[in-house]
Parts: sequence; C-alpha cells; structure tokens
Amino acid sequence: MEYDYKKIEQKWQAYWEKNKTFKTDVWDFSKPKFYALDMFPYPSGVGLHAGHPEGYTATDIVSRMKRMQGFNVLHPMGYDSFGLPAEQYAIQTGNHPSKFTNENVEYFTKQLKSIGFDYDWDRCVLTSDPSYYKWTQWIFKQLYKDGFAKYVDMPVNWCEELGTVLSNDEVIDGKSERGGYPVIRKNMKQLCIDQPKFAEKLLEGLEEIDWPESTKEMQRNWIGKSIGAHVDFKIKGTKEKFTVVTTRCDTLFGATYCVLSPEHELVDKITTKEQKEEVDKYKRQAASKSDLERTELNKDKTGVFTGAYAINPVNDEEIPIWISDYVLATYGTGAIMAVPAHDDRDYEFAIKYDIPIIQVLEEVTGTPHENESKKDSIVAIVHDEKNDKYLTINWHDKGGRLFIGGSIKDGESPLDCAKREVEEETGYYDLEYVRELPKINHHYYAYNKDKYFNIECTGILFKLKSDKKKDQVLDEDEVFDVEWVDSKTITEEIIDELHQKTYQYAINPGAMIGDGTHINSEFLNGMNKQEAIDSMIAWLEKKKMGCRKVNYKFREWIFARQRYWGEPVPIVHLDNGEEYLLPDDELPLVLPELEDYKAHNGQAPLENAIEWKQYDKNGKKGTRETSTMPGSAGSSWYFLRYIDPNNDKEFANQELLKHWMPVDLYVGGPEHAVGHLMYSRIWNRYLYDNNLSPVKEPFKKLVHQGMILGENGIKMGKRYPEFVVNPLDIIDQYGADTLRLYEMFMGPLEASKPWSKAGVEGAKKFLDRIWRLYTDGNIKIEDAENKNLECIYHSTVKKITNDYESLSFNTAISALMIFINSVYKETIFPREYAIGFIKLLNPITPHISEELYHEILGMEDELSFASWPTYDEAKTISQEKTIGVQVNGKVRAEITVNVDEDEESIKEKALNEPNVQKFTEGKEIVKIIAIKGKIVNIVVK
RNA sequence: GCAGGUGUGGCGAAAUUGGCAGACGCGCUAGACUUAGGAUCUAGUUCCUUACGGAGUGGGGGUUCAAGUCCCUUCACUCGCACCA
Repeated sequence: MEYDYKKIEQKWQAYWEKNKTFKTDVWDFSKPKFYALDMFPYPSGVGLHAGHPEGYTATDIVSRMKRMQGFNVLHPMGYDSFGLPAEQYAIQTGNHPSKFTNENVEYFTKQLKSIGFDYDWDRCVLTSDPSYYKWTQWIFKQLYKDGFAKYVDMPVNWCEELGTVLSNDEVIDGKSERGGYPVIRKNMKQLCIDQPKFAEKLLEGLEEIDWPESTKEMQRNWIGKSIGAHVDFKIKGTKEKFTVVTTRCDTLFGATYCVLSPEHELVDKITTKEQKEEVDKYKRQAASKSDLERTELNKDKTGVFTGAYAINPVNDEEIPIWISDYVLATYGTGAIMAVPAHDDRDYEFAIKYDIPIIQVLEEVTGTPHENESKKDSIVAIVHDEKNDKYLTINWHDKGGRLFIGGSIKDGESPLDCAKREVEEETGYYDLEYVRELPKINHHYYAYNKDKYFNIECTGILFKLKSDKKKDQVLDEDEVFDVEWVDSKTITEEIIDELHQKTYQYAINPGAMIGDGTHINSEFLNGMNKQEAIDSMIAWLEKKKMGCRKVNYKFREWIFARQRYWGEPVPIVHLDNGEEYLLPDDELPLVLPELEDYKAHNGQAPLENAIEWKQYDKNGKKGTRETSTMPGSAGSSWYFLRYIDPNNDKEFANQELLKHWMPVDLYVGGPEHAVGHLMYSRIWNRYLYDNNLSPVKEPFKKLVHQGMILGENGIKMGKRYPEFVVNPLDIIDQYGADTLRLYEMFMGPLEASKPWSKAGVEGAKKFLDRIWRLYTDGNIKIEDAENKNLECIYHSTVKKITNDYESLSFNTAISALMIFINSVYKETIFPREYAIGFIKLLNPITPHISEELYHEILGMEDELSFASWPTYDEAKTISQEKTIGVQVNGKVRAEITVNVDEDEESIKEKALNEPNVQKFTEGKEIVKIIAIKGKIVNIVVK
C-alpha cells in the first residue's frame, strides 16, 4: 500500500472541516481549559512564508496534545487586517481596501487549512471588520473618558514622504521603518495614550510572567526607569535657579560645570552679552538638526559657554553653565550637572573644552588590615607607541611582573615622583606626560618590610619619546629585569590588582564609572556609591535643595495616523471647541468609502470624506476626527475577542473571560517584543484596572520562534530570491505532514536555523518508514507482548510528553525515531504500542496519524480526542545498564551493572576489567568513586 | 559604548542535579537485495595515528576524583538600545 500523502491530507482536512472537529465549546467548563495563541498575521498579498508554519505548528502540537489529555482547548486564528499594503493597493487601483483584504484573508485561510492546523475557524476575527473595530473604538472611548487617551501638543516624528506621524518604534536611525524616508521633529497636537501612567504596573507585571528574559529586559529598557534626584542650582548674581536631574547625586562634589539643553527656557535669560552671539548661533544650529543628524553627530560633542555661573549647592563653588545638544530637552528637566570624573559624556566634553576634572570616588583594592601605615604613591605606565609595548620590571619569583611603582616623598608631586622612579629604576628619562589616571586606594602587605600598608595611589601615563637612558639607581635588594612587553603579556602576567587596574585606566581613557569609596566629598567621605546617594538625597531634602525623583524614558504613545485604512476615532471636534465622544449606540463608526485614499500634504485622507466628516446630532455640531488609529490598536486586545467573537453586547462576556484568560501559551516572532507585546499589556492592564479583564497579565507564557533562514544561511527575502522557500511548494512536493515534521525537527524552536532541502527529504523518509512499518506486514502488529519494547515504549511516552510540554520538539522527534528504529529490529509490534505511538505522533503529523489510526489499525474513536498515552515510571528504567570505568578520569573500559547493584560489587567488576588492570598495574589506588548507574572512577598514583 | 543571547563533527544539532561528549537526522563509506538504484535494509562515520594510544565542546586560567555544564578572564558572531544624566 502506497503512502499517498496528497490524498490522505485532503481527506482528513475535509473530515475535520465537515465534522467541525476543532470547534471549541467555550461554555463547557467541565474540563480544564487551555488557551494556545499565535500572533495573527497581516494578510499581505504574498501569502505565507516558511517562518509562519514554524510558530503555528508549535502551538498546534501543544494544543492537540492538551486536547488528548482532556483539556478544553481554545486555539484560534485571525487577521490583523488594517494597515499599509491594503491602503497602497487602494491608492493604486482605486478599489476599496476591504476587497484586497478579503481576497488575501481567503487565500491565507486556504493556505493555513492546507497545513492542517486545528484552528476553530468559526472564531476567526478581522481587525478591519466593523463588528470587531466597534469594540476597539469602545475600549478607546473608555481610555479617553478616563484620561488615559488625550490630546497633547508635542514634538512628533513626522515623515514627509509618508505624510504621517510615526511612533518611536516605527523610526529606525532617524528614518521611517517602512520605506526608509527621513523623519523630522515637529510640534503637533496629537492624540496620545498616556503610557507612563502604566510604567510601574508594567514593570511589576514582568515579574510574574514566564517570558524570555531577553524580551523582558527589552521591555524594561524601553520603559527605562531610573531612580535619581532633582537638584536645584542657583545662578550667580540672579534670583534664577534651575533644576537638574541626576542618578549620581553622590558625585555632586565633583561637579565642575552644568549643561542646559539649547532649548532650555533659561538660556536667553542667563546668557551674558559677550556670549550672546555665540549662544544664539549654537541654538539655531541645534534647532535645524533633524533626529538623523543629531544621532550621526553623537560622536563629537559640541557646546557653548553661556557666561553664567551656577552655585553648587553642596559647597557653594561657582561652576560655569554651558549649553550643548548632548543634553536632551525632552528627558528629565533638560538640564544636568556635569561630573567629568565619573561620567563618560561629561569627561569627553571636559577634555575637549579643558574643564577641570575632580575625582570624588575611588576604587578600593586589596584587603584592609589593622595597623596599616598610610602613604601616597604612584604607578607609572610608560608606553612605547612605536612598538606598542609597555615598560615593566620583572621580579621573577620575588614578586612577578609589575609596572614601576614608588612612594611619593614630602613636597613631591605625583608626576615628579613618577618621573624620578622611572629614571631610577629603569634609566629611561625621555618621557612625555600623557595624563593622570584615577586614584586607587590600595591595601597590601609588604613582605620585605613585614608591614601592612594602605596607599593612595595615583597612576601616571607616559609616552616614551626616545630610548635614551641613564644609569639605574638601585638599592641592593632591588634585583629585577627591565622588560618591554605587549598588552597580552600584561593581561596575563601582571597579577597585582593595583597594577592591573591602573593599566585598565591607562588603556581605556574615560571616566571612573564604577563603585568605590568617596573622597573629596566632606560628609560623604568613606561611603560607597549607594550609601552616598542615600545620604545626599537626605541632605538635599533637608536643605530643600533637591529631592528623590523617578524618571522614565517611556513617553506618550501617539495614537493617531493621517491614514485611511485604520479604525476611525470616535471623537467629534465640536464647533464650540470641545471634544465630544460618540455615544455607544453610534458605534461602530464605520470607515467611509472614498474616491481618493491618498494623504495630501499631511492631511488625513478622511478630510476628503466631506459628508462623513460633518456631525450634527442631538444638538451637537462639529467635525469628526479624521485621523485613524495606529496598526497596533486592533491587535492590542484581539486575544480577548477570540473568547467570544460574535458578541454584539460587549467586547466579550465577562464570565467567559474569567474562565479562559490568561493565554496559556503565546508563540510569535521576537520583532514584536516592545511593540505589540507592550501595547497589549497596556490595554489589558487598563481593562483589568476597570474590572473588564480578569487578569493583570494577558500572556502567561511567551515563546519566540526563531527565524528560518535560506539555505545560504541568510534571511529569506528579495535579496536572494533563489533561496526563498514557499511552504506551499513543500506541501505539494512532500506533504503538509513532512513540512510540519521537518520544521519542528530543524532545531530548537527559539533558534534561527537555515533551511535544508536534504533535511526535508529526511523528514519525508521518516514518514515513509513509519508507513511501511504499519502497512507492509513484515513486522506483525498483533495483540501480544514484546518485552524487548517495553522499556523503550514507556520511556518514549515519558520523553515525548515532557518534550511537547516544554516545546522541545526536535528532541521529541528524535525520540520517535529511536522508537521506530527499535521496532524495526523486532518481529512483533504489540498493538497497544502501535496505537500509543500513533497518538504520540498525531500532534506533529496529524494526517498520516489519522489514516494509520483509522484505516490500518481500524480504530473507530476520534483520534483528536483519544486519550493521551500513559507510562509506567517503573518500566522506563531498564534493569541493566552499561557504565564507563575511568582511571584518573579517562575511560578505559565499560561494565554492565544491575540498576540496584551496590557500590562494592560495581567496584569489584571495574577492577576486574583487563584494560583497567593494565592502567592500574604497579600503581597505588588512592580512591575509587562509584556512582550508582552512572560511572566508576579509579584514582591512582 | 550599554544590555541580552549564542559559540560543540563535513552540516542541522543532542547531552536533568557536574558523571562514558557528539543522541537523532543529513551527508559520506562499505556491504546486502537488485537488470537497475537518486528505493529499501545492514554496518561504519569527531580529529590525529598502521596500531598502542593521544587530542578534543571559540581561546587562556581555576575549582573537582570528574567540567560542554560551575568560577575568573578573553575573543568572535548576533539581536536589541543607543548622548535617557
């Protein structure tokens, strides 16, 4: 009998459709529920690509297993059908985009059905369907009523080419995500959703969900919470003051200047006459820069001195006020205090404009000890740039390799001391001073003096100008070699912490960012970073000169697009200037048909809907909002609608939501990590706070499927069309079961992996092999026992069950293959196992499974609901086991032991092995380690 | 620059708590069956070595009887953020 996959697959797909096998009765609360969700696709014209079936098969497998395990499974599919391609189609053809959308939806559905997914197609939702977006509008209304959605005058990302405003995640490197057109900043009145109000809740929510750590981290970064302080600075000679925002108020004593953003309101007031011209010029330059230019220029900092001075509140020092575009007007207060010693950006700026650097925090190395002697010392690093080598002295076994070090004598500066020490110890004297390195506080014990020291150590970096030398001036006990070595040798051979740290400062110029102990900071001296931050905030609050302050990067989500193909916003701008929300009975506000779908000069296409625009009802007269909602609106709550998709009284029945939420397993691409997944959490959280959603977090477990690359290892796409794989071609050539099996066998679900034609054929061969096993009669399937298969069967059931649960489909399939290989070695295949195996196989390759189950094994019950195989734990453990015998960690023999054989007997067996004796002969056996059922290791000397 | 992830045969990849590295598949080699084989079945396949044996999970160091796995350090690739004070 031949395995005619085409016939079989069509047969069973028709069967499932006719019998509504996968229709979910959501009101059946008698079984435990399982809600498996896929990220629904945008129904573009090109149809499915190879990546779609990967994630969809994963949820399909789990939902099919759960159904067999007795769960009531909800596994729906729908379409995110508002968006750009449909709109562009409309512009090009003059047709209504819904025509294009419906055609694509039909095409997609046909394709998805041909892969044999267990979707309940009766629950299919389309975000562009008025019966759906009625409720998108309704939820929006609630957000607006509660003040979470509102009009705000704000700078926006404006894209001239596309004629619309873009959200931050739609802008990449200052260009639009779609099309790559330039994006500029522009002030506009915008409909926004107040995301920052949700920031804290969204952060907390991340703690309770089972999501990839990377995605959680991305969301945290996106929210960008930072705990810091506001500090007020008075301006010298005026009554003005300004507030800076900082996360490092502990370094206030090291502040040597302040910076205002060019747009800061105080700039004009405080700029002195002498500086006015230059400041104005700089301001003009900064204003004309687009985002793109601003990011491109971020390597080189620029700025202008205003002529004014601020008073440092902690020590009344006068410090200059600069303006620079490295300070953003939109974040915090648009003003900062600059601490070049402890902030890289300030350091760079200070070096460029020659502003003093004051170190207020130093690293501490070594271990403190009682009765330490204190002294100041230096470590000198001399760099020979020509050969890229560093000057070291090698004490060999009396202290290893070090740079030149020494104690500072009374009245000597660190620089003089360093020069003197280098000259005395090595003879080199023709040096060029480069810079002083951050001080380090070092504790150590000097063997030659038998004393503990605590030194304040300054690093000095020199460049070697020439190799001219004088005679060394050495004490008798100073016996070492002077050696020039490369950076690799230094990293490997200089073990001393002080010298190694100093070297790190030398090769990585910049600020000292790390933790340490405060110096030069009066009441903070001796504290570490966190203690000092707390003390400083307390001090500032007491003096009323500052306070603790939490900041977020997260900003308003602009919720309006000047586009046609999106949800109309249910707001009317009344003639009296008020905004009026449409009453519920006027929803859905249906998108009108247009002659011209194009945006003109940034005007929303709906401006052309002259009649639709006019509103005059119930004594309210005005103009409708003509922007539409962004693409992410409809997808922010579709997972709720699936539960009750045809409800026209509410967006979903609350009792049903309570039973079915949260989503148990959500699979989709990582590209939605901060877009859709954040917006959905916000909408759901809002609904939760208003008793409209039963759960704080909608998606309990989230998994991202990896990308399927072309056979060349590169992303499939237009660039290498010859490497693009169309799933329909694969189905045609090898069948849907093969496609499903292969994509699951390729590797871990989350990993990106290249396509392999040979691999597909391998998958097909496995199905052929199964087919032959069940149909050719060489191995008898009968009601009999076969002890040889008992252990492997039970352990296969166990492994498959666990692996499906943890989405480790590649290893599950490998276990299925191992089982089939074992059956091939037998003559009798017990019917019980033959049935059990088909059940295990069914979630991955349901068509061949149905055919074998019903037509070959003659089973009459419904396979999709047949009970999942169980296993006997005791039978998964084989009685005998082969374990390795090691001698000094190297495997020398293998022995077969019984599961519960005791250690003594195992040891004896091991020692009797000839090859073991060969390696232990004439040696003393120090120890024998025998781990039951695992390994024996004999240690000899 | 910051933060996350990944480095294992010719290739895709396996490896609970540290316990025989390379399961399973592809490819390759040999054999069987065959008029034939791009079908099927059987055996072999990390590298070096005729062999005994040795080396081996990006590199270096450490802990341990024992390290792909734990610790330190370093490199490469990748994704995300990128002047957020």
